[in-house]
Amino acid sequence: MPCMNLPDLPVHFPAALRTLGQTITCAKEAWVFRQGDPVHAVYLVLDGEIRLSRFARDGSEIALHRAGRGEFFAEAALDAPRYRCNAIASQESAVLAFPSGRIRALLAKDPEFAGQWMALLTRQLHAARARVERLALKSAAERVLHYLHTEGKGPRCEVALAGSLKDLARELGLTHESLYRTLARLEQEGVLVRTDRRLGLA
Amino acid sequence: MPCMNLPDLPVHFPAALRTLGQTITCAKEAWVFRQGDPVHAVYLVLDGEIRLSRFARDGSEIALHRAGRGEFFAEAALDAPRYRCNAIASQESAVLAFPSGRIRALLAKDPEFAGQWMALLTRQLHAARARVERLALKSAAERVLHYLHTEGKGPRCEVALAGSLKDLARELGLTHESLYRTLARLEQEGVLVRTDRRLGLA
DNA sequence: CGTCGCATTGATATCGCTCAAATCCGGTGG
DNA sequence: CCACCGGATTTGAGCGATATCAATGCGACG
Repeated sequence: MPCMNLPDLPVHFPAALRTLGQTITCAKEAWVFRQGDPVHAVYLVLDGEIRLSRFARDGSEIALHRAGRGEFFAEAALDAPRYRCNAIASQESAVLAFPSGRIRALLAKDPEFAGQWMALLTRQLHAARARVERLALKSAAERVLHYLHTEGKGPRCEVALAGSLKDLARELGLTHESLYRTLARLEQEGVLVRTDRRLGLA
Repeated sequence: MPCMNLPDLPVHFPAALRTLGQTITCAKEAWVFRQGDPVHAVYLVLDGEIRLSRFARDGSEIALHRAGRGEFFAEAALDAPRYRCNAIASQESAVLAFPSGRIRALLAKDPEFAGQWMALLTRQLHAARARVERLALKSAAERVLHYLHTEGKGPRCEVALAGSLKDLARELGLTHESLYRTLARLEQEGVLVRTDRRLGLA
């Protein structure tokens, strides 16, 4: 069914696109697409969270990206013939699927849309590189503080936890045990404050 | 001075841009721009290699990206008022600087150029996410093998070393000692072959 | 009320980091 | 031509931080 009320979007959305999206609801841990599937759509998260991941040979899942409400994912569907990773709903989610051919056509026709799309890609590139920088840090504490500095809002660098601490641990490339211990130590040292589902600097 | 003979480019390059680039030569370890500098150009590497990095509080340098010959860097100059990282020449290099305002104008006017630019951003995003995936791997051997699988060419996943093994170690988030030992072990186990300045799977 | 998953803490193992030293190699200057 | 130098490469020893395995409490949810 066409989507009638799009949420606030990070990009200028051509009117022509507003009727193009198909809403898809996903149960928790449901697959939106799989690595190797032929590409047919670009997606926008309406609600919930979709993670893009691959599976290592040992069977462990490695998250490449997490897309939250209002974020696009699988932008590469515009260039590639097949998906190169898996898209899995971390929670029960709703996504909007836009046929990639239509998006391509609109991008070619609408310079403003194209400009917004480029800005979006640039932001994602920045976020990915910030994550690279973070993962290059050797100590768990450094990674946590880097996360707060880059992702946190306000003078306290506050971050609202979207999911569980286990999810955050995966995002930081740590085991959840290490993260728990690191958070406890930082809190004890007075560097970090934990309140409810928020983290911030002291 | 305007650049007369551009190298083979990864993007369709509007004729209007061919006279816009200013060539800049950089000595080894010279700075192209610094974090916080006001943005005025997007760059293309003609020769050599430029690394984008930030400095951690302990003074260690963390590489966000390395741009080789024929690659653009600082694409975000189109959106941001200031550079968010440092650009340093790993070797003696030559780069072409394009005024960001002009590029912006061309992107708005030339849909084909815009399309190529988006594809370029998408590729870089993929590369960055592959690196995220790699750095999330816990063991040194896994990172090396992942690097060969994602960056290597041909059936043997061969990679030509651009710089030193120390550089590769930094790229993989390892100390050079660890990398040396890991390569030696993998070679001894018959998994990896090292010839001259190339690495490949056995 | 039982179960499941998250959060937390403890004990131990292990891998990579750190410090150190030796060798190799290309370049440089006498 | 050779001595010298600096950086890359390599190997060794030991340590420490994180991973791993294990156990428990806790809250949500059926």
